[in-house]
This record gives sequence, structure tokens and C-alpha cells, in this order.
Amino acid sequence: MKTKSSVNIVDQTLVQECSSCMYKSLLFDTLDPDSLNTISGLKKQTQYQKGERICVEGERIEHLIYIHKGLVKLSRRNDDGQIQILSIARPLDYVGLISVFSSQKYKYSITAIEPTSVCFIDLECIRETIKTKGDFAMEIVEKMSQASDEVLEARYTLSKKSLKEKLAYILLYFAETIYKSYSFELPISRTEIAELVDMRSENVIRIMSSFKKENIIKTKGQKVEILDVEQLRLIIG
Amino acid sequence: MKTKSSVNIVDQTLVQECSSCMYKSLLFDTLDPDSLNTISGLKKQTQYQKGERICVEGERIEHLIYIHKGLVKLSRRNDDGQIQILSIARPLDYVGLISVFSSQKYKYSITAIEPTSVCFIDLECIRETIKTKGDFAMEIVEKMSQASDEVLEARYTLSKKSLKEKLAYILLYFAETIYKSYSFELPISRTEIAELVDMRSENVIRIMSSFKKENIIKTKGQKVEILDVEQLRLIIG
DNA sequence: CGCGGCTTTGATGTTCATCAAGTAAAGTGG
DNA sequence: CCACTTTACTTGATGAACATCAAAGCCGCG
Repeated sequence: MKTKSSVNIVDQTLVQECSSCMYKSLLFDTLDPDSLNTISGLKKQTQYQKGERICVEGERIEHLIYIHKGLVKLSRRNDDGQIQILSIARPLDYVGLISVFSSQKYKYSITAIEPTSVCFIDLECIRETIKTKGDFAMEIVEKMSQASDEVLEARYTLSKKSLKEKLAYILLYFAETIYKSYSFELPISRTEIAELVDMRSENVIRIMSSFKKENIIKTKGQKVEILDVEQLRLIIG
Repeated sequence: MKTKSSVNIVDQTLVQECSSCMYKSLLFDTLDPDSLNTISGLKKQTQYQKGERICVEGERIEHLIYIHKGLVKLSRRNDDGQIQILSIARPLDYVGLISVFSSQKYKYSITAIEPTSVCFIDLECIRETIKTKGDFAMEIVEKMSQASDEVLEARYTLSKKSLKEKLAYILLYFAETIYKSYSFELPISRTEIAELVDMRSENVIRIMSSFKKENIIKTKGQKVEILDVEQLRLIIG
């Protein structure tokens, strides 16, 4: 499943100006053409396949990473050597916008879990722009605020829930938040789901089996179909 | 223990200019005298006793709350109606800087757990200053980044730990981070410790008793003395 | 003085991690 | 392309960790 190759054999950089990017409105809406061109000139866009790492825990942060297309996971190794998945990020997410300005080094690795296209935006350039363009600064502040809010909210909500509730939550999360469909292909393994919500893969499997027996979901390999959304919502509580 | 009175009988506002505040360097260091005077003119400073609420979940956010002196807890009610303590904040903390810019309403209540002095800084004024003063904007961004980083780090670290490990962590947290002393008065009840680290008060008590039997700590009421710091560190893992 | 909330300890049952063992699926090398 | 290796998936059995229930003592407060 995971490809070990961490090098992009072919540099599939798509030469695209930020000014023509359909997503520019997300963060650079208020920015004047000159500033945008400077940022655009220094950005790099790269494609990743499923399993390829985009950055590694401990590496020096030099870019703001923006998910253009695809899906990634943020993960880290904890004190016990276990892997924890902190969150899933998707297009429109400025990955790690939260901690980019508090540390020199990545506190987590970022790995593609679907074919993914990423923009690397020069961080120094962003810093400069924050200082000189007020509206842009305000946008950054608001985006950061939202990003950390979402992650924290999810953590607090899940922390007191039972494994069954956690799993129901995650299934609905992928269906409603990520794929906007009750039928989807799970982008991560059972083991990784466990790493995401602090449980064991055996229990992920066990509980998914029980959901199947109760006709709440249907699965085949990584394919999942949610049959009884209401029941799932009831379980979450 | 908790005082119900949520009204300040005497308004003990200390009339103090921000420019002479010993903490101004924390956030307003780069700010010119004029901007600082504007902010100073609109700020309110209030005293709270232990147990008094500073703001309530759901209320409209109109100020940036800054802890001048004392100690507070951030708490919220979760889906199950249980109370969760999200974090403890102390002087130098801009409480909720994280989510202030993402929502119109407080997502948590703030309550003094020690006699506390708070500055309310007009939020609109802060917004304006972010837009016009680049260095100030950068400071805000960095503070926010740090704040959310710390909270998330603690959450992720604790989430996979056993109750014994969690309790050891919290005791060291109060000793080393909050009070800078291995002998201190716990500012919150056993029940609240439980709310802070997702466990039950019975188990907080049980584990503290076992620490006492093993001569790791000594307690009397809310007084705690850590006798064997190394052992506690070993337990945390 | 009595009420309510916090504290403490013991007993009990549930939830969950861990261990074990077997099957399936996917990548690897000859 | 097939044997081989590895990794993911699956189920069952077992014990440890933890929540819950119960009961009694404590303490501040009206």
C-alpha cells in the first residue's frame, strides 16, 4: 500500500500563476497583484502519490504548505514510539498554519493518502506580506484561528467518547466532511484509523464488523457504504 | 469552595496605563505610543475572586482577555452534559487568543481559580491595529501559533497515557509550570483535575493516595508537596 | 445544626488493550 | 509469473485498566 520512494521521479510541477488559481480567493483575495506575483514567483507546486511523504517531523520549516488537490495526514511519533495521526487535511487547508509561526521545525510529518498536489509558498515572503499588508494579516489570523479551533474541537469532543462512538464519528467524518457521499473509499487503513482516534486496530475492525452485522454499514476492502446514517448519528450521541 | 456571586460588588479597577504595564512588552512591544494609548484608553481592568466567572460559554466576544495576575480555567459542557476543562491559563496568557478570531461567541467559559486580575482589550481596536501595524500583526500571529501549539501538544501527549501517567503529568505541571515550586496549593478540586485530564474524581483520589503510600507526594487538603520528582518523571514515561 | 458538595475507600462490572493465530492481499525477487 | 516475504485484516480468548455504584466521613455555609 505504501510506496517507500520518497523522491519524485518525475517533477510534475505544473507551471501555474497564483493569480489564475481557482483557490486564490481563499487567502490571497485581498492581495494586490504585485504582492501576489512575488509570492507566485517563489512558489513551487508538486505532485505526490499515495504514501509519499511531503515533509518529515523535525525538518526545518521554509514553506507554507497548501493542499491544492488530494488528501494528506499529519502524523507524529509520541513518547512511547507509537505513531499518532493528528488530523487529516484536504484542499483549501493550509496545513500546519497553526504552528508554522511558533516553531522552526515541523512537529509532524505530512504524508499523502491520496494523489495530492501541493503548493509550497515561501514563508519569508508570507512573513513580509503579513507585515506590510494589513488585510492579508487579518486573513491569516482568521484562518489560523479557524484551523486550530477545528482540530481542538474534534479532540475535545472525541476524548470522552467510547470506541464505538469514536468510530461512528470517524465514518461520518469521512462521509460528510471529506467525501460528501455516504459511499466512499477509505483513504487510510484500519490501523491508521486507530492511530487517528486513539484506539487499537483490532477494535476498529471488531466494531466495524459489528456495524456490518447491524446493517449500519457495508464494507468491501477499503470501500465503505453507510446504510443507516441516523443510527450512526445516534451512536455518536 | 465556589462562590456563587458572579457580580463584582466593588469595582476594583486599577487605573493603570498600558504604557506603564510591566507586561506590555509581551504583545505591545513594537507598538507606537499613539496606538498603545488608543488601546489603553479602551481597556478595562477587573478583579475576580476564586470561583467568579469572567465570561460564559455562548456569550458574544467583544474583548481580548488578558490575564494580568492570578489563574483561570477554561471549561465547557460537552455533548453528554459533562464539564470538560480545556486548559489552565495564567499571567502572560492571552486567553483564547486562539479562537477569538474564528467565532463571534465564546466556545468556553472562563472562571478564576485564584484571585485574578484581568484586562479586557477592545477587540475591534485590536483588529484595526492588526491591519495597520505590520509588526504587531506578526506578534499576534506568533502568539496565536504558540498558544494553540501548547494546548494541542498537551492534549496529544496525554491522550494515550494511563491515568497514573496523566496524574503524574498534572502534578508536575502545577509544580514546574504554574508554581515553580514542588510545594504548592492545588487551585482546583480533585473533581476538576479529573475534568482536566479526562478521568473520574474517584481515580484522581485513588491514584493520589497510592502516590502518598509510595512516598512520592505528601498532601494535606489542597496542599501538595512533591517528595520524589524523579519517580514522578519516571511514571510519566 | 443540617444541607450540599467534595473527599475517600471498597466492591463490582464493563470496556478495552494485549496476546495469539490464522487468512487474505499486496509488494519483491528470481 | 510464481514462490516468498511482508503487511494488513480478522476473530477469539484473557486480563488489566477504568467507570460506576454505594456508603460513610468531612467541611464550609446559610
